[in-house]
Amino acid sequence: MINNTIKIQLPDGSTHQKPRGTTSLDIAGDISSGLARNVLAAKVNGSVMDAVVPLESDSELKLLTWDDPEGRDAFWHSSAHLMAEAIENLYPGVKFGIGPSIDQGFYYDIDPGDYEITQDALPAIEKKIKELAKEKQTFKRTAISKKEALDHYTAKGDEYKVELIQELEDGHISFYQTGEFVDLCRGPHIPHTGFIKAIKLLSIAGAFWRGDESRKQLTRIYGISFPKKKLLEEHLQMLEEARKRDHRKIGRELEIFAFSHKVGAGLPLWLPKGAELRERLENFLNKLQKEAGYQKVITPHIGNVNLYKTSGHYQKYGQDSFRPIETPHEGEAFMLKPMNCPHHCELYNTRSFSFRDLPVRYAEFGTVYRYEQSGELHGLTRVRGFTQDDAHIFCTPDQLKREFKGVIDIILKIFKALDLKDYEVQVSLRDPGDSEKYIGSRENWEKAERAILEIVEERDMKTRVEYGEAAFYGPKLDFMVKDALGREWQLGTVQVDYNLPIRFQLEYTGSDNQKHRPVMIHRAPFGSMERFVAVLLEHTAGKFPLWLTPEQVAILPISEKYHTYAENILSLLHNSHIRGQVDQRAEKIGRKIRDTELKKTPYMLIVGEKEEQNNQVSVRKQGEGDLGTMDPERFIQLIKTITKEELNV
RNA sequence: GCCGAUGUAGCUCAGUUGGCCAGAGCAGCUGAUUUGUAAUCAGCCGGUCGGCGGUUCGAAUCCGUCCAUCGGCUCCA
Repeated sequence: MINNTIKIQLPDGSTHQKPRGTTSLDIAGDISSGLARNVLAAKVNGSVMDAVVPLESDSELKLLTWDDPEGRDAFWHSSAHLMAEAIENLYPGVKFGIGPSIDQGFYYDIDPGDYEITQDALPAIEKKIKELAKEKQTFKRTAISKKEALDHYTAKGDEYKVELIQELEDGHISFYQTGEFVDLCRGPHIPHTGFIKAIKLLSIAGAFWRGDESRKQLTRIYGISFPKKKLLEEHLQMLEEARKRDHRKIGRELEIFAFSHKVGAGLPLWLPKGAELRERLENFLNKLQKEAGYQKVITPHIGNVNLYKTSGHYQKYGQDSFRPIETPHEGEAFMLKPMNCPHHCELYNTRSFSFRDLPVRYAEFGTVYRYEQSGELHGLTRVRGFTQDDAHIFCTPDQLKREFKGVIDIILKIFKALDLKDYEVQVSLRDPGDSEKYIGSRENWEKAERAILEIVEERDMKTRVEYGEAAFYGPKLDFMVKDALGREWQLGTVQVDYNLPIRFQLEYTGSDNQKHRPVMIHRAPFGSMERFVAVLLEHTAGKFPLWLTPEQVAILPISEKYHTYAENILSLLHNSHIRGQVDQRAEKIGRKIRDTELKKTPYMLIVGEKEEQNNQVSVRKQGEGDLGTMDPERFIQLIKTITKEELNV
């Protein structure tokens, strides 16, 4: 007897007996019609598929909605198809590259052929998409053989899809059709286009086919869509807010840094407030490093080209660097240093070391210069001249783990002092399939990789392990942080290096009285001071921690009569190393408060007749309001306590 | 570097199809006001309209080119 019922188990543990061939959507409908309206896709026995696929055997089912990342993926991917359909409608004969969902929305790459699709076309495309969405077109899936697929697109003259299909395995190829539009696609898709209630095409940009600079540049249109109009409004609102946190805007407003095209693109100018802020960051790190046994060194901004030939950087990056400068008579060539490690290796080579001397830790705030392509420059996050909080640790292979851990702990202390919680650690290891390309012994690599993995485990850090991302000379660990618009940046980095010790012939004498190679660790907790400050500006929206902020206290006299008293208070603050100023303008107190609030100065001391008589100050906290009056001494204690807590890491 | 867009005062922006000496708010300066928890009032200063070249009787406006910026792509020792 054929059993025509199947058992479906839902995540809540409940099981349902259903006829064979029931779809996920049917099951959703049985639970509630509301759920049926919200089901975007289904996860059946762990794999995500269309909600309209009939279930043929006992299954574990998870219904995916907007609340599930996979649900949103299907939604956005379907939106990309819909956009392509609209574009094909408006521009018959265009060819399509790939059109995936991304973190926030989707894009599609288009070869417009003879058409010219620019920003101005977006509203019309958007309008067309909305029309098509209302038709509630279904996404019709057809499994197709590789040959059929190739024939289809060859006939169409679509070289992009042909190239994609050629890389696919026969038997795993499918087409999806919405309306007249057929697209090569693995799926899954949402039940029908009517789910897409709100869509916005955000930007248009060139994008090289398959990310390859040497190949054709396609037109990429980015968009985002939602199942509810309100969600789109909220998203656009969020983007607006993010723009307000842009470090380029806040950095100018708070007078942290500036650029001048007369100085040069990508060459940041640190204004006095920015320079002082940076100095505080550097001092903080200096202190941590001193405690951790680092020694400070200083090396010049240029180095002989031969130094970089020794390190290997010249061969690899020389053509893409600032041209070397030459001495007038001898014609000796020097490079602006793109990194500090070769200099530090030469420092190491100035004497001999025994195993008892290791580890040696050389630290320097080293300013380096790298030629970045003009289109890539971006505020303080991507510049051509920047300062690394660089250090190189020379140690024995056995010391590696301990040293690595020491570095991680410094970085964690810094992140804590700056209240940076939203970061992810990326561990880059060897590609297991290609052990040939790596320098250094297998044994050492294994030791290093194991050490790194153990450390992130011990410290319980949110980690993403990337195999094959390690450099040829060693594994590494990067701290990744997102900016206001969700773009990811690398801040702190720790990198093991088996290569430079060989190239620079670094040695130490072991207990066996033999010469050995030390291992090198490159590390920079901030990464670059420029980028770090940029990310910090966006994370705090300019409201820096009290210990770091340029002006901690603004003293606001009610009128000119209290200027002397205000100045006396300021002296008290200065005696306690608290940074502040008196606002001596002939403005009303409301105006002074407003301006100070906008400058994000954390504390305001309002002083007038009452305060002077009672020898007190009236304290107001930025963003919060009046805290009442207190003795100046008590206020000073308050500031000291807070900064001490912030820095007691 | 590539695709697209943008560039008017320190900042944010107006300047209709080319047409008298280019406008506003904020900031700045000067003066008045001496103020109690998010903008006091008045006057003034400030611009080679990103640079250079061209078209035109006439260019912020049209064309070319270079520079810079923005959104992406590519790259990132």
